[in-house]
Amino acid sequence: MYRLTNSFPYLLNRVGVRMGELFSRRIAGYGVTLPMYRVMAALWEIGDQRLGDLAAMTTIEISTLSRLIGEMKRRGLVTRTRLKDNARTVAINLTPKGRALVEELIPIAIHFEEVAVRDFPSKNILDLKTVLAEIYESLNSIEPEIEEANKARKAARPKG
Amino acid sequence: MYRLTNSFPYLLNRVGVRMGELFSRRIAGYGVTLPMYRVMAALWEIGDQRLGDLAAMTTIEISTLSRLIGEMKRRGLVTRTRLKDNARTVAINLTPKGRALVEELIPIAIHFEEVAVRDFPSKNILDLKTVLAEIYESLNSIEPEIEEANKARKAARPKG
DNA sequence: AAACAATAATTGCGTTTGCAAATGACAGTC
DNA sequence: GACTGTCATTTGCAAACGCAATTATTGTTT
Repeated sequence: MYRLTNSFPYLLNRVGVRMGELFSRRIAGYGVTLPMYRVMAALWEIGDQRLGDLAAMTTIEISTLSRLIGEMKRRGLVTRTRLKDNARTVAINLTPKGRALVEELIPIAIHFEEVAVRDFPSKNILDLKTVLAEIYESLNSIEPEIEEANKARKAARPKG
Repeated sequence: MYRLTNSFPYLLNRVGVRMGELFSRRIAGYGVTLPMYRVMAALWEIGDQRLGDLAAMTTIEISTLSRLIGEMKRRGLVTRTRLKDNARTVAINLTPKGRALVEELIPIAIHFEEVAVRDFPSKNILDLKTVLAEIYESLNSIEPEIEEANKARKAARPKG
């Protein structure tokens, strides 16, 4: 018997949303939203990124990210400069201010994660992370299959 | 050395968002959004729920859910009725139409999940689910601790 | 039983989001 | 070197979202 509450996407989403809520509130006092933190932490890990790459890395939709970067630039957290040799792409980087801020937030993120998983054997968490990373990769390969199913249905019942 | 891309919330969120995207597209042809599916599947599992309980079950913010239920009622998928004995609460249920629809979608959800995790030993997935459920529970108990940290910071730097 | 507090849901309002269309820039073709 | 196509980003627009305030009902106090 199927139960939503035992399905993998449900269990995943629930923990993700909840952790996001808690961490958002934790960093709100720094004037930073969760997407902003993700962008800064991503740039701290790999700087000088293009918009599309940053979108892939953070799983933020590209138009949303474009506007977010605009706001963060306005706040002096990142730079966004058109490349000289390829002016259709843009290079995004942390400013010193953005770097200082994210380096203040990262210890908070580390502590948050520690507290969240401290009741579990670290081996479990490590395995969990590995599986999550692998599942993410495998999703790319099943995407065409999903799209197929959509088309199959459309063909069977047009405009249904 | 900290890396965002190795942090638990990041890995979690990424898989959650991606699976959500794929499944959303899969069911879009039925005129149903992902939040709508979650509500219907939740009601299919446990019917006759109050708004607040349904919000907790689906991790949808309560005002968002209130409006969503309004739209779903308009579409004839659910009923929302004030209780006679306690008129400040409401009871939400599937209509026959809503039930029929969700029973059409559930097999799709089951198949989707199967495909998504088919490359992994089912024991791993089972363990993963267990850990996710436990972590979710444990988040409730750390919430006060997180809030404490916020207050501590506020006290140290008012309006900072 | 009047006043006050607590609970449940809804609504106002500004912000964020995502799709689709538009823009801008480069690459290949004839 | 104009013409067409492709790639990367931005923008228009309507829908979805979340917080805070509001409404409606029930529970408690004296």
